Amino acid sequence: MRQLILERPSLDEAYEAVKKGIAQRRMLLIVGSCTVDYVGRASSKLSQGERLLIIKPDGSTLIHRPREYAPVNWQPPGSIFKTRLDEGRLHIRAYRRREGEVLEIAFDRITLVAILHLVDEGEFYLYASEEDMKQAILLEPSLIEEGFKPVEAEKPVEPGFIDILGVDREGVLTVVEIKRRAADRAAVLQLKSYVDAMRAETGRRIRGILVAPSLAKGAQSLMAALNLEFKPLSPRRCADILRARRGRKLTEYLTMKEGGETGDGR
Amino acid sequence: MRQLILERPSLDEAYEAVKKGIAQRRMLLIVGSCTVDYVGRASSKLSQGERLLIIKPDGSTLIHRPREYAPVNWQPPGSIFKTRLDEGRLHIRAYRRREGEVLEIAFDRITLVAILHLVDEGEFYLYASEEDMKQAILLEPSLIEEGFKPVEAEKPVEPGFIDILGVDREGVLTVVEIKRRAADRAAVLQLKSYVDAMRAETGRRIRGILVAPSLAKGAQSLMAALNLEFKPLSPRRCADILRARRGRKLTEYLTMKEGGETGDGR
DNA sequence: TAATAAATGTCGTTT
DNA sequence: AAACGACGTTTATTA
Repeated sequence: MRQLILERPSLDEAYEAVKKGIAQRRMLLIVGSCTVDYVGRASSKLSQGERLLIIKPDGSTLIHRPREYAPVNWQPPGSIFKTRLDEGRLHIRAYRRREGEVLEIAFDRITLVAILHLVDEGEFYLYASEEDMKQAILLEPSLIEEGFKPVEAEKPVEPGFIDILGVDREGVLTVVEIKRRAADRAAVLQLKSYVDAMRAETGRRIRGILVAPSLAKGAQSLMAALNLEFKPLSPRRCADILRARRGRKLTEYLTMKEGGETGDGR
Repeated sequence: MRQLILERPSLDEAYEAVKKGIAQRRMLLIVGSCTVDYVGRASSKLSQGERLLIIKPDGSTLIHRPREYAPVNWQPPGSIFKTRLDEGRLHIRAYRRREGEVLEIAFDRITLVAILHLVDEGEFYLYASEEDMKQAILLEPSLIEEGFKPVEAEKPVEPGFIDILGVDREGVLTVVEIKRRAADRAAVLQLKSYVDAMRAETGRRIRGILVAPSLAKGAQSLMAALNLEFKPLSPRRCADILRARRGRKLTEYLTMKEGGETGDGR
């Protein structure tokens, strides 16, 4: 059966369907009036109200109220479930053993149960990530400034990993920290700690450049105080550059195959 | 009508129901085979597959695959919707004008439409937050160390806000930074910047104490290098202390009312 | 409106 | 298993 829909089921009917749906690792939607209790890294209590409970085949559990982006309560994947009927309520418990976290939902009225068998092998592509920005800079280092030459990406230093370490046109070691959105104080402190680490490692003067679409106000004064530099660059522009570059690469590849030639395509 | 369920509707039927549901600001569940395109802060493409689309009355939009906690695509509250039938597909577009973000879902087959009228005025309480930890320390400063005295909470300094500024038993100004989970390098850098700011402001020696349930490995070496101190404290313990303290306060209050007395209840 | 930091953040990646 | 940092992070708070 691909799909089972129960409208306004009795709690007994819902109980049977939910138990079966979980056992068969289906996706469950349960709509009704419930309370929710959570104990784990924190604790929470949610009093009576009508919500949507989603249980996914991988054990992810979400309780959505009729507002807001985020679920009010949840469990990440890997939960184990136990359902029971008790005192006129259907209890569904989602437990994560490793984390010792318990989420319990108690329904006193259910208006919809849907047991779904969703098949989804679709591929998901995301463009304009911080990684894309890094790749674009590595392909086209002049995005930082004329004469900039990358030396190493993801260079490990004591405080973490330097996005791009390079040298400027005068040979000065330069630490580049990339952010895909407006850089805040935390980003500035991150860059500062990398610059300090490189200075300690080399004993030489180090430039620090923060690359981001913009710089938060409070971050500007910190940048000045710490003698760091800002280079505006948007993730969108980087994605465009990557697309163009990769398109060209593809063209070169096809030309090469057809014409048997090598070179940069000029 | 409290609830409308359509099983395996035609796209035409689904279209009419969805249009009406959005206009009436209901919560919508749409299950079917779709593609998803997003353009905004980044861009994404998701090829054909079966998913659950949730549209909430506040404009929140979520596309859930049959796995993972997080929606694969979404819009936060405030989206504006446009639905259309085109080339045998039902297109639903969620648009956020301010951010210039567009999410478009195109269904070629729909197996379930649910139009729900959820009433949820329940109250949500969360315990053991970082705020709870701060309150517990303010009520019981010895949680930091014997003789510690808070002077100011949320003190603004150049790099941000100091969780708790106090003095130790010897009168040395002490910056306390609180984290509800294992403190990482970012937390150490945050504390460091506050300590530096206070030192610049006062010209005196400043102690810096990081309060958290634990300290990440790399954070430990950073702490040592920066001459900062760590005090283990769990959010759970703080929540317990708050509960006990507030319980006592309540008892005092009731005793006072009944007995007409004042004092600390001893 | 902008900025700042928390979050039961989650998630991927790497050690 | 722990650590580290990105995320279309979202959300609340506050200037």
